[in-house]
Amino acid sequence: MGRNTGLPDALRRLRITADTARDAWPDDTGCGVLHIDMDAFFAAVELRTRPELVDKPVVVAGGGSRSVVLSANYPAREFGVRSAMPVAAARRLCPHAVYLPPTRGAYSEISSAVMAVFAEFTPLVEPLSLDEAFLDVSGALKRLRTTPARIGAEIRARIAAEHGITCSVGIAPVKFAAKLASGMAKPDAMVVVPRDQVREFLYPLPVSALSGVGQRTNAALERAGLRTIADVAATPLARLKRVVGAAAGEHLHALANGDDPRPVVPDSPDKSLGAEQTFDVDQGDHDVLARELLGLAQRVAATLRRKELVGRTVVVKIRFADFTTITRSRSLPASTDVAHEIHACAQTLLTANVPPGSLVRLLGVRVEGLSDRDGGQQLRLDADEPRWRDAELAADTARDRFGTSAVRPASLLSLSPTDRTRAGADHGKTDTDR
DNA sequence: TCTGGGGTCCTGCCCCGG
DNA sequence: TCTGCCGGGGCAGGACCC
Repeated sequence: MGRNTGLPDALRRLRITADTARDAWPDDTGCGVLHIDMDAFFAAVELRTRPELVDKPVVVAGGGSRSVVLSANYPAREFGVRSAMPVAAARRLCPHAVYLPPTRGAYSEISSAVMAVFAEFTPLVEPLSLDEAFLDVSGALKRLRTTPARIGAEIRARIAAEHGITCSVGIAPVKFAAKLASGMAKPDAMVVVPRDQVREFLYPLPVSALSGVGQRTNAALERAGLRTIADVAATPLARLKRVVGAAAGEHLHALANGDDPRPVVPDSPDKSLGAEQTFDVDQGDHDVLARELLGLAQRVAATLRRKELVGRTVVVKIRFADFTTITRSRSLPASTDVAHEIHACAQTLLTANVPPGSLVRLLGVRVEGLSDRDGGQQLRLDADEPRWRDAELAADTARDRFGTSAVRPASLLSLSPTDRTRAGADHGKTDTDR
């Protein structure tokens, strides 16, 4: 159970496919928010170049022993394969599926092209990930002399024709309902939630359909006897706050009543930026850990420089072999985008928190407190910083020209391939239609 | 079943300074 | 000078989302 619950039979009339007659479309007056979600995005992109596999189960996953499923097409899902499932489990459920490695770069490229289509209809496009976005079309209706549902249908047709993939669209007066609707539309359809039917739409759904309700909150609500959104809507706010906490209580109470004041916001600035790596085999060797940490710091710093950002707080994430996870952070005297500085700080935190003999499963480096490089940089007295930065900028240029492996610190050259799991640059996120 | 990697937001604790 | 209170910032970690 979760955000992607099926469309209840009673609400079938809200669904629009390519075959639905216009006069049978639900009333979309006042439904200014569209949520558009690509269907099984990574798998769909792969199938563009492998059309012979379209009707077969196809799973996109990294090759490491600890990889998870990034995307599974609908034939694979019939066998129970889902995004984020360990590949070993997927292979047990569906051994005859075709397992494809992710294609570096392809998903970002198609994603940008799809987002560009959205932008032709409205400037208010809020991407949530590579494969989904909110659109606010309420201001564009007059100019385009159309309706939200017609915009949804046109976008769906164009993406299918121009990019060879399908998407699902949710249309509602508020974000939360639009997102639920797109999940119910899957695959390859639209669902409209008319303005006067939002509560009727929400009330029968399980509480897990509410955004912000995961395993823990679900259990807490269950203990309090709250199972459906109607239950939450009918619960006095004060009681709900006692059950799930003040902020969450406020949030869930509003959503359950169909109230979602969040506007569609394009271009919200990054708050933090990081990289992490799970080892194929748990590591206890501090030299190996130190080299991995340097590689992560390099990746983070390069991304900071590419985005012209600097960050002030360095966070190290350590997951031990028993899966207990700690984070340790420290703020720098001044913001930076220099790997050398990020690494030095991260190494101090690592050394202090990984006792000799302990085995590490995952290492991560994150930088928080981001600001624009031009605006946020404090005056530095450290004369070494520009030299390190210049060297790293030169390495960025070389990598741009000759590929990502063209320049690496000498200490990373001795890393054996088994030390590093590199499933491709695009595998940061699994498909969202889980 | 055996659990990736990228993020955001919230809460609670502690310390410090006014 | 000492003490108590309070607010803000740093830090750690949990929960969640995609």
